[in-house]
Formats: sequence, C-alpha cells, structure tokens
Amino acid sequence: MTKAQAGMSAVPDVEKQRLRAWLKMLKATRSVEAQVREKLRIGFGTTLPRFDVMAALHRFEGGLKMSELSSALRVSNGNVTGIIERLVADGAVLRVPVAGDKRATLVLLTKNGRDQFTAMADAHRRWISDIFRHVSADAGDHIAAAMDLVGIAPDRAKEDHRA
Amino acid sequence: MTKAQAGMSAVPDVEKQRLRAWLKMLKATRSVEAQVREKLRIGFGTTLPRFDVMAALHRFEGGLKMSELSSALRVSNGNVTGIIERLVADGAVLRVPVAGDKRATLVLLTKNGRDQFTAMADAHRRWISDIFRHVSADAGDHIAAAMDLVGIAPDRAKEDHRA
DNA sequence: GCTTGAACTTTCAAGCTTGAAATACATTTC
DNA sequence: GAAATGTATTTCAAGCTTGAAAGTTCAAGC
Repeated sequence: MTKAQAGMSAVPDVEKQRLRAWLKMLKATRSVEAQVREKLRIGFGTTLPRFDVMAALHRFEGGLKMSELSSALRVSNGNVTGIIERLVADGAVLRVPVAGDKRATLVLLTKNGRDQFTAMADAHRRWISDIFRHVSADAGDHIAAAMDLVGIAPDRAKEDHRA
Repeated sequence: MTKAQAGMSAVPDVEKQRLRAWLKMLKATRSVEAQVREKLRIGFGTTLPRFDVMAALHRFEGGLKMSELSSALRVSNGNVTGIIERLVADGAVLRVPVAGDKRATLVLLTKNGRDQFTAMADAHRRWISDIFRHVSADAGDHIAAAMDLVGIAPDRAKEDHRA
C-alpha cells in the first residue's frame, strides 16, 4: 500500500532536516542568550535589550534616530521608546533634536555610556568566546556562512544604503 | 612598536570569529522567530510562546508537570503559569492533579488542543522549509552539528534521564 | 510524631515586546 | 497655499519574561 493510498502526507527529508536545523539553532541561541543575560545582570546590573541598544549606538558614533534604532535592532518603535527612556534615566544615553526635522530625535551615547559599554563589550566578547570554546575559527566561519543562507527579511536601516 | 608596548589589548582572531558567528546566529534566529510569530498570529491567532508550550505537550503525550514544562522550555516557572492559564481558557489545555502529590499539576493537551496543534505544526514545518529554502539537507546537517558545539547549560528535564 | 529541608507551584513587581492607534511634523500634489 | 499623503515618534493594552518571595506539600532524620 502506498502512502497516498493510506492517506498519509509525505514529508520530504529535506523539510525534516531544515526543521531539525532550525530547532537546534533556536535551542542554542536561547541558551547563549540566557547565559549572556545572566552575566550582564550579575556583572553589570543591566539587561540584554539595554546592551543591544548601546551596542547599536556605539557602532554608529554619530547617533541614530529612534526609527533607525528600531530598524537596526528589528524591534518595534514603541519598544525602543521605553528602553531609551530608561537609558536616559541611567545617564547612558542622550536625546538631541535633529536639525531641520522637528519630528525626529537623535539618540547617542554619553561619555559615561560609552565607557560603560566598552567595559561590557570586552566582557561580552570573552563570555561568547568561552561559550563557543568548542567552535574553532574555521567552524565559526562555517556557522557565519550558513546563517547567511537562512531567509532574512530585508532591512531598510542606515547601513543598507547601497550605491 | 609592538601591541604590548602600545598598551593595546590583543584580541585573538578566534575570539573575533566566534563573536561574528554568534552575532550572525542571533540575527538569523531573531529574523526567523519574527517571521514565524507573524505567521502564527495571522494564520492561527496565536503566539510563539503558546505554540512552544503546545509543541512540548504534544511531544510528551502523557502530559508534563509545570516544572517539567518550564525546564523543557528553559523558561521560568512563573512564566509557564501564565501561558497555561491562557491556554486553559482557550480550551487547548487541561490541568489534572497528580495522584499522590498534591503539590504538582499535570498539564496536557485537550483533543481540541491536539487538533489545533497538528494543523499549526504542519504549517510551521512548511514555513521553516520555505525560510530555509537555500539550506540543503547537507547544509542542514552541518548547522545542526555545529549547534551542538555551542555550550548549552545542562538540562534536568524529563527527556534527560539516561541509563 | 516533629522538625527540617527540599520540591512544586503561584504570586508579584519590574521590565520587555508587540501591533495598533494617536499625535505631530514634513512633503507632495493640485 | 491647502489638502492629502507620508514619515517619525509616542502611547496604550495585552501579553511575555524574569528573578525573588511566599505558600503548600512531601520526604527524611531524629
């Protein structure tokens, strides 16, 4: 009796492999995130979202508009509003008006925020290297390359202006 | 002038590669999650956390205790409490007392929940296969294997009872 | 049996996240 | 230059998430 006769749906092997790869990716990523989150909390009294925002602001020294920030981090606008509020209260971030556009706000790290971030980024790199200690430089390259194969929705953020 | 003489910290190449691999993993995973989240919302009016819980309950047909659930999903106890509350309200999940232990609750899918999940899981597999369409079966294997290299904190959940 | 400690779960406050609606400003079109 | 359309941001309700504290029940050790 064939599968079709039995009314069974055929699930191609490649679909199963892809699902398996995805589930492993998801599990590994969540595990790493959890470890980083805890270390940020214990070591620096901060959170992963705050760290992510500061990392983006550190990368774009000239500052980012709120919308650029949410687009770069791929989170909703309202989300960034709240995180920035708290970072401003902490003295890590500054909001300045954008000349010539009264709608927009430019956000950038304060000296204090930059110093904080530098220390965190340093520790962060070591944490990751430790968590990935079984990943050789070559394997790291392979992972990075493989990740480029998974469909990533287009991004209209600052870094994506191609000539 | 050497790096040490210049007071510069040496960052080994392998650390950079690992960090790069991690950042790509994180970006890809978040992107896939966002796509799946949206499809679950549009197509089934549900959320990723609910789907995750139902998937775990589907895998363990005999049901899971609250603590087993939070351990399997690697989320906090209080978190699971809230999600199960809503799934019970939706009629997808049932709570039954555990014979001989008045502290614990066993949670399992209702017939309705099982049917809902079956439909969602089917669609989910196709979504993932589409998002991973550039990932061959071989590449999928490589990803799965590579993910095993990243440090995953030990899990004391149900599936981890080895002889 | 009592006590002590462990296990199972819920509650809580704080923060994160989303999607949608509202607000304010800017640009285009007629 | 007024109206319509689009852009930048905030606000909001609902839900997710955490870590810590508290409430129950169980299991040993005495």
